[in-house]
Amino acid sequence: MQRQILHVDVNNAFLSWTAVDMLKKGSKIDIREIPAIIGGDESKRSGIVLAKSMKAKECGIKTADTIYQAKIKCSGLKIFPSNYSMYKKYSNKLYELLLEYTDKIERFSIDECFLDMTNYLMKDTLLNKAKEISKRVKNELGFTVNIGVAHNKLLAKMASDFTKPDKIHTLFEEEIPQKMWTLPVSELFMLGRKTVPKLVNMQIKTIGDLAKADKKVLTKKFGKHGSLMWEYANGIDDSEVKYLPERPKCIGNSVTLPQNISEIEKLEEIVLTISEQVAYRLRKEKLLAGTVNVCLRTKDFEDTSHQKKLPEVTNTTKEIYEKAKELLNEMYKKGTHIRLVGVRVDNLVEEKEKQISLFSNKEIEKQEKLDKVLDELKNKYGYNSVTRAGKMNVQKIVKLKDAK
DNA sequence: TCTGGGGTCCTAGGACCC
DNA sequence: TCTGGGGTCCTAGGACCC
Repeated sequence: MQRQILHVDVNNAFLSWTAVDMLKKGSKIDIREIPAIIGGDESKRSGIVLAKSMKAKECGIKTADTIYQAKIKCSGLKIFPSNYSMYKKYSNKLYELLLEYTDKIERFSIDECFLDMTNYLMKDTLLNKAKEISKRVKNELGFTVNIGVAHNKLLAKMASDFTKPDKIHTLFEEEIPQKMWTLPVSELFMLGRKTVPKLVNMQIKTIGDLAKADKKVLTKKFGKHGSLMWEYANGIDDSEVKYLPERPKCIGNSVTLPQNISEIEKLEEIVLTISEQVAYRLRKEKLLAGTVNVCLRTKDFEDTSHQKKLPEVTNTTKEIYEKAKELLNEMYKKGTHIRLVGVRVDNLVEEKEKQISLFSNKEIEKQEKLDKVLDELKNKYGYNSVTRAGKMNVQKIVKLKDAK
């Protein structure tokens, strides 16, 4: 039985949503029509391009360029800050509209959805549904999408990436040679900057070359990734549209510091700030962590990470911080200039899965109560309304984004 | 390089057990 | 024990995605 899959991808999502939001608030200009980008903050050393308008693209600006580079490529470029809670709002609006077509929707990212339309189609063709969705999103929500129409997720995703914006593309089996095999191998989903040069060295330049290559040779050279890329090149993908919400596999936060830091005491304070945010998100999701991971990036962009299992799963700020601090002290080499600090928790389980300990632990119970009180205050007055003692200095160094 | 921040999955090597 | 092979768990790092 053939499945009917749509992949809906918002065109220049962050920039389009910003444009729609500005117009709604009375702006006279539509930033989609001028050279404009959504970018980070250069003064915070997070100055990269997150999204660009067509006009900015014409200047040669690419996503992840530095803002510095972007300005050189295009004088008169307008730069707007990012705003994740606003993006979430528009992402939800899109999702709600799509729910009118099927409840089998996988939210692949903030601006992409897979729809499993199998069995939902009566006499209408899949393509007509795609046209209707595209039109309604434009008229009712004010931004455009690309829609890929195919019989599996991989082909639908490849199709939505063809020409942009505001386009619908099909990629059915018989269209693969003409529409996909002619593309450079770098266009294939899951082939990134490390793998592509290796393939080109093997004289595999187009997706068609890859499709016709020997699967065994690829598997030998690239392992699982090798057989996957061969299957993708041949349009093979049996994966399901995961429409039921899944528990996250990990939760983490990181910050690029405004200045490099080489004092362990300051790094510890930053690790506390981040641990608190990670633990807060864990509790909000009603999850417990089994492992804590700390990541450091030096001024020379060398990344190291260390991780350790916790003696027992937990979501208290104190236990996560203590483990993170332990890891930091193990891995930090005195005198190293640190640019980025990250804390992440893995091996997550549901709160209700926790084994009831035979012995009560007064200290942990105390911490749990403290966290609960602080969480309630954060929920009521905003994440940054409450600060742990000893962390005041960090507030000056890093202002963490509202975790809500 | 004036190079973000949030994730997922895979691999390889070492520890440990039988 | 100058010592094999297989399984599992843990950790560090890498590749990829948006």
